[in-house]
Amino acid sequence: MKQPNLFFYSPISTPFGISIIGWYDNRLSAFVLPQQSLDEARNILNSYQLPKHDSQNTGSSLPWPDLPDKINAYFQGEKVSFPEPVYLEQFHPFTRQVLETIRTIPWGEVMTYQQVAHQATQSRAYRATGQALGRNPIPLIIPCHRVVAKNSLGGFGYGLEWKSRLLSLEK
DNA sequence: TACACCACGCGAT
DNA sequence: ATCGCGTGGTGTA
Repeated sequence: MKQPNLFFYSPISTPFGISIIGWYDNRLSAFVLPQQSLDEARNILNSYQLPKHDSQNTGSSLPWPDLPDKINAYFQGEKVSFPEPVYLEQFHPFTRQVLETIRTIPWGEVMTYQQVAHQATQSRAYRATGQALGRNPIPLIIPCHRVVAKNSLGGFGYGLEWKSRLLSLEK
């Protein structure tokens, strides 16, 4: 009899609203940027491509007790890094490769989609790279906002206002 | 398979 | 500024 695969999540409050941290197999697996209500945040969580799980639970204590504080510090403009382990195994290798690659972009720096494509897969798949970033279930912690187009901001799943807000926090 | 989609980049208007 | 096309991974059927 196999153990059920449990997905946990925990809402946290931030200066900008309600966020959700999700984890699976003791690794960080989802993050929802601040929303007005818990319902909105949960809807976004469920729109993510999450690891295959048997049940979704809340109320369990976070494996990283200081993470909410770090997130709040980030929103206050502090230079914070997020080395917590992540779970991305529900994605194809290309997508994982792209997401792992951009994890290494330091606070305050940016790369273009083209640069990410080249570094991640030695290819010109910068369009596919954009697609992969659009699937990022752990924004902020996996800093997809630090990837911009060569001559513009590029896109962002939560809207470009969010992207520029995050980037200006890092100036 | 085949086909459509896409958070890009580039060169030609 | 805008258009068209190359580009390559993914989702869907």
